[in-house]
Amino acid sequence: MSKTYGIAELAREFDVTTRTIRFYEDKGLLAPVREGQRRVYAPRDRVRLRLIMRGKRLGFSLEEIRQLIDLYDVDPSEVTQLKHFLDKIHEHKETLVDQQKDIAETLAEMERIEAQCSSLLSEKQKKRKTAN
Amino acid sequence: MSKTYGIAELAREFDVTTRTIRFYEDKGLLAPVREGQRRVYAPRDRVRLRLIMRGKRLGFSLEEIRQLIDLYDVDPSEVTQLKHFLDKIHEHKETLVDQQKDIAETLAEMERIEAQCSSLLSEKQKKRKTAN
DNA sequence: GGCCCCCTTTACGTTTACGTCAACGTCAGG
DNA sequence: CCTGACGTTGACGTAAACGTAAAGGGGGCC
Repeated sequence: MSKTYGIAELAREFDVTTRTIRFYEDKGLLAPVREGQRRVYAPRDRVRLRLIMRGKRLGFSLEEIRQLIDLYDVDPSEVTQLKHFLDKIHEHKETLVDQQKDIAETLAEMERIEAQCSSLLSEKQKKRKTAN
Repeated sequence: MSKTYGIAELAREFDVTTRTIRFYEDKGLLAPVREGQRRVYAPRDRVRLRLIMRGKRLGFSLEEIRQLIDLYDVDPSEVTQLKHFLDKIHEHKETLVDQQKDIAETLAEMERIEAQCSSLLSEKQKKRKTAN
């Protein structure tokens, strides 16, 4: 019997509200087991939630995230599904690589501006010293 | 006299609607010169728009993007501003590095699943051959 | 003059991703 | 038995990022 989680427990761990978790369920991103009325989350739900948060940090919509998460649950017996699945993976890989490029560019700019700015700052401090 | 752009021109170039461009102006992300009523965009506005699009691809909100873009126009004469500016840069650099990590992780998973899936697929195709 | 294309502002509509509140059940501790 | 923590559904609210439609001005060209 592997561990289970309550909704508030997960909410605390991932720093979201329970409302948010229920919302994700509404949107088909999570499907916890019920124990009477209460939602009971298995480790796989926790993994999913982690994937959701990562997707969000990368700027994907919940719908996109849902599609991606569903890829993890593809039935490996259907060849057509497998092919379609591979296509999806390729697609997503491309956007990720594009993002990497965007980030690299932005970081490069940041460094450039930063250097420029630091040198400006140290110059000013030199002048202040001289003035003293 | 450097080149200028009309709103529709930029809209086409960046594949957004003119509504979107005006919206960005409303939000303080762009500030084109007016020629009578008409908006006239300078090269710097075009650069800004490019930065906006990149920010969006990385999942930043327009407000975050605005703050970042404003960094490019900091007055380099005020030392306190320069320091604050450097802080902002550091902050943003951190989130970018975090994103890089997220992307790397996701890409690694994709590769893993992809490999697993491809081998499954080729196995099935072998079997089909044997069956023929 | 008529048509087309470009531009403008104003204003209401839409989607996404939740927040917030109401109204209620359940169970443990004091 | 009461309180407090935790849970539920349902409904309405809201902020962001635009879309869309209305209503109009101005210029070019055939």
